[in-house]
Amino acid sequence: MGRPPCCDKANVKKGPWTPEEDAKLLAYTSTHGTGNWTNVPQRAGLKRCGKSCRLRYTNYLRPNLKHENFTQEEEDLIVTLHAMLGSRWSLIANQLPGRTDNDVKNYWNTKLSKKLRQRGIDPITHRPIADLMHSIGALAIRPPQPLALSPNGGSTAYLPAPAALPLVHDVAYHAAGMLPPMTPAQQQQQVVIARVDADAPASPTTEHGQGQELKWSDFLADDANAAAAAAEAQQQQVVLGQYHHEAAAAAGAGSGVAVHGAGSSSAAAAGGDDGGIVGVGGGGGDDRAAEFIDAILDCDKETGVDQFIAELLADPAYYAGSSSSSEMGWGIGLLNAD
DNA sequence: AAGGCGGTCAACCGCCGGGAT
DNA sequence: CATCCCGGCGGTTGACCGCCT
Repeated sequence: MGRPPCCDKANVKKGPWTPEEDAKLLAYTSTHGTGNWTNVPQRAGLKRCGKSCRLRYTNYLRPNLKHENFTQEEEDLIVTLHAMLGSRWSLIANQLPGRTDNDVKNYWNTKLSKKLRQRGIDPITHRPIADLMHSIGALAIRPPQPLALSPNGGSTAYLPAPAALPLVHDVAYHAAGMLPPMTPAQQQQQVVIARVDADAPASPTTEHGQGQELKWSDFLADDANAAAAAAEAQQQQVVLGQYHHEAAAAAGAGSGVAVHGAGSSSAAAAGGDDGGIVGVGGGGGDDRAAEFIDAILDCDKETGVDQFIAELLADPAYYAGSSSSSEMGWGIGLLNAD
């Protein structure tokens, strides 16, 4: 059983706040501060849950909140931070003075993710959707097998191939000095992945020849929807392929390398991106998923990415100065293209 | 004019981590 | 050490609004 409710729901008002309620809450917080939200409703004369009061205050009544539209710089920062942190909205919002996590989350869900998708960028992985399809193709010719170059020397023996494929930003980040230099093991891993990638079909639209004509959907024999999903994926490849090549050309050499990539072991990247693929391609159970996540966390520590992110977040000025589109990858450049 | 529809955003819900006891 | 409680978080919901047919 979960914990009991924080308040007596029968006697608690829900729904939109009235100006009178806002005034009461504001009057109370301005004189008493915001400690112990559980007692706030009673002391402020409100028939609201303490959590509701806290939410109303932090998201709407708190001083110094911005209520105007997001600026281009804010958009850039959100995209960049989302690429690195995923949906950790509070962390992202901390880097945007006057914005709340709810603001950022809503803005992402309603505007930015859509904008990215329209540009052919997967808003979860921040990689070109066509490139994701390409990676799935690579999965088909390299089924799960013991990995010779396991980043932590063994515990991830069955790490499936896509887990090692890079986030689109990674190489650009290395090049820009925003990520620590790759270790020899990581570089060697890149060579292996690059070779596998080279073995994969050269173009998303290429008709596969004889021999290795395996598709990722072949791994979904039990899934009645697999054929339809594969067909849809292929269609997306065709539609997005053109964009993919144009975007790669426009983004310059650095991002181009990232796209076709030679991998790094950015944990955040592999985590958000390929966790789902593990389940699809390998049909792995919870154990495999847990192993995969452990490997990501290990990688995080080994590469220093976790430390890097911590330092980055501690120094907003540094980050703001680094957000030029060419360095920060697909999302930003494309958003700025508007 | 009216109903349908999609977008936006405030608010709610349930879970989790950490401090207090 | 175990339990309780609170604040915080991310995901989701639903009311509202404007546009379209």
